[in-house]
Amino acid sequence: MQHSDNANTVIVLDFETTGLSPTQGDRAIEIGAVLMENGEVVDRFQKLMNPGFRVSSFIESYTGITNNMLRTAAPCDEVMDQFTDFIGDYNLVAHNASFDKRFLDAELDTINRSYGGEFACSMLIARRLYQNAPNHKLGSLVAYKNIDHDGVFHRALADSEMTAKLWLQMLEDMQDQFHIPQPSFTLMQQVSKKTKAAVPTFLHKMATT
DNA sequence: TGCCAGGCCCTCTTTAGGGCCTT
Repeated sequence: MQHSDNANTVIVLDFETTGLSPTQGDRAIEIGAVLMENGEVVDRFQKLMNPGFRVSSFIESYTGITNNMLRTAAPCDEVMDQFTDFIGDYNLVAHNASFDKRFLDAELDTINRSYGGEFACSMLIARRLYQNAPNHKLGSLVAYKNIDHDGVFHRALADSEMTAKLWLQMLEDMQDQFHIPQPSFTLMQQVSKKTKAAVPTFLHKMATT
């Protein structure tokens, strides 16, 4: 199961953080993730974590995560150690994955742990698949594709659940619209790296070979 | 914590600039 190329087994994750850049001192304050197998969420992970300093009022209002909530949370190192066990070597999906990968790598560097999976970015794939969407923010794509949600945004587990549903929707559209029987994780990664103009030709080739 | 990133992608491009995404 580890290093699987099966797009049907992935960890979809989302971080809430103190800001935009770990190189500027920002830390994770919440991690949420779902383990998906064959289109079903079979496991979940959600924990707040204490970054060791107060978060800004902007972050408090943006996420709804307050300094009071973080005061009693376990430190980042402890939570990220548990999370590393959760993700194992599964492949990983996130919306704007470069952001979440930077924080995952930074947090794991501090505890000398690593992971064996690769990232795929739902935003880059959606930009190519849904070129008529008004924009490619997670919330906009959820509305655009009429994906069910509970109205919670900018919390780690809620966003990872929505990203997981978007991922499944993209797999489905890959099958229905582009006639690719069983899109692999690697194929999804390949799509995210093609230019928009090259995607239709690439998918046509994948469908007919 | 400190006072703001980084990578993708388009275009009136490549001797560059700016919008989109993530918190």
